Amino acid sequence: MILERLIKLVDACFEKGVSEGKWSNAAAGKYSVEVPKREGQGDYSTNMAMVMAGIEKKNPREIAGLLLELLSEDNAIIEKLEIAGPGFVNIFLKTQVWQDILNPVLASGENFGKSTIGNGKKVMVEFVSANPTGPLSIGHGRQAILGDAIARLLEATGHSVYREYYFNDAGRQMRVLGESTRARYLELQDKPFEFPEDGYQGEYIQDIAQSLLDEKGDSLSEQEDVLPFTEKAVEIIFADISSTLKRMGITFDNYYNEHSLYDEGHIDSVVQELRDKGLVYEKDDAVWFKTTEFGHEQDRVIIKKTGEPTYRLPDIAYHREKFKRNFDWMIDVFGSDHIATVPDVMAGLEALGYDSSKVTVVLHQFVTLTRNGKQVKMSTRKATFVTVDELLDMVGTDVARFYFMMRKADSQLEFDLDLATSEEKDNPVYYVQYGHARLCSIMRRAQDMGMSTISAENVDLSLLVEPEEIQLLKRISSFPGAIESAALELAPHRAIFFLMELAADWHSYYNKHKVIDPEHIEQAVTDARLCLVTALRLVFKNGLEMLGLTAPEKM
RNA sequence: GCCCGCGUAGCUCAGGGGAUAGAGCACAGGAUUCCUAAUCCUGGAGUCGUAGGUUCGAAUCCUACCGCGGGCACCA
Repeated sequence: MILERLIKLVDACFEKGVSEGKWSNAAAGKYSVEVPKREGQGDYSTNMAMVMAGIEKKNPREIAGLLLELLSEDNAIIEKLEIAGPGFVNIFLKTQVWQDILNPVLASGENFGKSTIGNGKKVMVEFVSANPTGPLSIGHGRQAILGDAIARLLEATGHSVYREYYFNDAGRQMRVLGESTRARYLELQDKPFEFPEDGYQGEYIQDIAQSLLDEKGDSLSEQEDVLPFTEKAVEIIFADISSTLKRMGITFDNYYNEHSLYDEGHIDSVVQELRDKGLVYEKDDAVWFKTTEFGHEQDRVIIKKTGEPTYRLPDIAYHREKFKRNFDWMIDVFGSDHIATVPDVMAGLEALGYDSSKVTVVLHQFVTLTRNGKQVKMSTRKATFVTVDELLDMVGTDVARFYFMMRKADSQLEFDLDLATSEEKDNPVYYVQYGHARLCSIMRRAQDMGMSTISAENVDLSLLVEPEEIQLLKRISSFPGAIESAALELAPHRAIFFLMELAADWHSYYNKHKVIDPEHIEQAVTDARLCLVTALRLVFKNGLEMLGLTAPEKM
């Protein structure tokens, strides 16, 4: 909130310099205002002089001098200015600037940290999209939580978010699923059975077979068609997936069935449209899409010689439907194994005349699971994976969510089960949550003693002068910006890091200074600190809840 | 072979043109008559994979190479 204000001020000085002929406007938008890494280098600093020096071929420190003059005309918030290093202009703000943030923060209440920069933009976040062939695995878990966190952050920044789960319950995969179920069904009755070569070996298939047996008895033993088996399996597996998602606090606005693309003729119309544009041809009894027209190395088959489309075609048709449904921004959260399909879909959309830059694909790397110091290899088919449910049983929802959000999507994520289960005390999740609980504890105490913790009226905030207090005020003021960048960069880990840094500042302050101590601390100071505590609590609570984490009042 | 991601402290990872490169874990030592010790404080630890290049300035951008992971189907 303060940073935004300062950027405006620096921009104004830049404009003024331009109009006064001090420099050209060639550096517009190229300089930045940032928080310096090191203490003693100001509250903020700008590299404008250095950026401009390169363009104007002038001495950076000389330009910095001119900028300093312009900036010093504002004595409302600026305490001190200095030129440092190769040409930074360091800006020191008056302490009061920081103290004054508390009133607006407390007034915003549960809305503090939220913003409207999204401007109601319609965003679809597609994630999980696992076909109903088995329970969600750890990899799906990462995707589910990453997608959900992105959706939550976008909501918090004023976007209109729609969550969609895309799935396919037809085709070869499903046939194998049905056959696997039938085999187990027959096996349970000690009848001869044939387990498919690449069948699903998980125990959950037995459970499905058992419930089928419970419901229908042996009436399906002579069944030729696998459909009843497939349908039952899909029903049970989907119920299982839904309950897992619910446990993680994830809901969807819509489940989109790939099959509807066929029923509603979208598949055919995409092919027809591409054909009309001359981007499709027949070869070897298959239909090919000229992806080479879009800079790809080779063309791709979109309809096999069997007459069935490859996965590319429905993917393209599905994305076209997203465009038709008028989303301004479409975010796909995929595992990195889908990387090859992305360029094909983008090419398809471009071919159909859509602006593919409205689609952002967030590819997350794999989750490697370690147990007893060794990496666990996972396969859905062989059922050697650890399910999300099992993980939740072991560590709980908050820990699972936190760990999956802690890493940027591009990084592989190591989930050390031993660490997550046995060393709970060192868990960063508890570190942050404990920060919140401590604040609540102080507020409870204050309330018991009849002090107000809600309003900053009649409180002298200028009594907040300890360096740790100023540090906390700065941290609080940077909260909305931190959420904003985490949201726009689709990087929930940034929000997590903010919370960990906030917690570190707070725990440190807590150990050094007391808030309530009638014998040693004046009431006026306590009142001011209670305002700080109340604001901090808002930041913890809003931050945690924005990310789908709980903010416990006691631990 | 081609494409994508990654390579930063013993381990797990932030930082992704800016000043003296950070955190957690682990390790060593210390702090509680008082708001929750699930906390805090102190300490050591680094050729930012390698070699060039661009720049006033490179862990950050470019190129090549090395290593790890993933993908290169008329499977999804």
